[in-house]
Amino acid sequence: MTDRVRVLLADDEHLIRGALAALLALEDDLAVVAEAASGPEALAMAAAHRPDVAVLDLQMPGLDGLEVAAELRHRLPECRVMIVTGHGRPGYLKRALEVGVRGFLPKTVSASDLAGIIRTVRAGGRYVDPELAAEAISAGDSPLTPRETDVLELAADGSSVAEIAERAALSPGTVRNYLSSAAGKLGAENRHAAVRIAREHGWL
Amino acid sequence: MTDRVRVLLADDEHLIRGALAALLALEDDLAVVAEAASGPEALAMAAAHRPDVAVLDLQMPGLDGLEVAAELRHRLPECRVMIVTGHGRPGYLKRALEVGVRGFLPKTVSASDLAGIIRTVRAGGRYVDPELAAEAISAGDSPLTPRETDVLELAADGSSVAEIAERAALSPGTVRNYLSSAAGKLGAENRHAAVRIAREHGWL
DNA sequence: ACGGGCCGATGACATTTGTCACCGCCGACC
DNA sequence: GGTCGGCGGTGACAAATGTCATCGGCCCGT
Repeated sequence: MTDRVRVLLADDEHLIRGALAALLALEDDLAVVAEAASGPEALAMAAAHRPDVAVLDLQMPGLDGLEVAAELRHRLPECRVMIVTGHGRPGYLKRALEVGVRGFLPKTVSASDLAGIIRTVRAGGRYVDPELAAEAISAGDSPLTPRETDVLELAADGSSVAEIAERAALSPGTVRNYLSSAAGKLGAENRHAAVRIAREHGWL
Repeated sequence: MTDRVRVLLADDEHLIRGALAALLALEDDLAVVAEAASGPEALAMAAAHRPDVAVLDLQMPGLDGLEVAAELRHRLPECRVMIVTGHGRPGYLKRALEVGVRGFLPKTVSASDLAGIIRTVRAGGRYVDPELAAEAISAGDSPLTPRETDVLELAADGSSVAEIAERAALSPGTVRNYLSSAAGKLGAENRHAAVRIAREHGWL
């Protein structure tokens, strides 16, 4: 038998991370060699312990799971990356695949499933939760241009057009044009509904 | 020694719930006698197994943790209730205490802490995470009147004043008055920023 | 009995936002 | 070389929103 699969576990919730580590430790072909509670810490631990598989939570302080995945791809190309997420918004899946993530699953899977998927990924396979995949396909790509997305993002906290314009270094009129266009593409009545819709699709 | 503490575990994320159950099973004075993945299921399991302590996740499908806690208080008064939450917005803590919750903690606690807190609560004690408590105190009570809160809630998805008025069975002018007043009290530039602020404080 | 607060409403007004047409500049693609 | 799409901008107009004063009704506390 080969060496055990070396796993890095990153999740900001100690309770979850600890519990997960304990569960995975029960599998005798898996070894949790590092744990991290934040994005930057995950990168540091990965560099130090060179795991075979990194299991990353999507929402973490500092860098989120996707950003960590993107970094790992460059710094540690031989390390396979999996993302685990609580509420799976479709857009994230697409972005995850773009940065080379091999596994994408919701936290509703069972522990034994998780262990199995870790083995699959370790062996070079991929796994995407069927339900999340279906959502992603039905949601499709964002119809927004990069700039529209930027501006919508700046509008997300309820700022006025003037504030958005200043933060984006644009003219207020241009900002309104982008917002109007974005709302139109998303079928929203106004920019705030547009923000909500874009969020739901993971386009924000 | 008395019987072991009978624990009900409710969390919609199988992975977490299973992992937690496994961890708690390692404590020889605790016994996880029931698990649930939704609010209604938690109530049913509680009725069937009459646990000593119910550990509820705050966000669950169907009924959320607070609603379950409120129901349990009536149906199973001798059952102590604890709430575990990922992102702890202050207002929830206050509402939790109002419905008789004995423990309120973030998922960043360690498993051994959780076990200890379960024992504390079982013995009639209380536990509130210090950080969440501090936030709750500094956040204080909502300055909004009940009606203002209603209307702000209806505004939360980006609806227009006309839609809100219809859904609330109010005149559009009245809706604008409430929104303006709410935004003023919250120090917001407009209702959308007001929604964000109220959300952050757990007042929504 | 009175004041105060919340509720619901109206009217008026200023400001913000949404929408549209149209402009020039670029870079990509055919 | 021409076309198309994204980017950034202007101007104008209509619609939605925010703000304020003011009203009446109601209930609660003193």
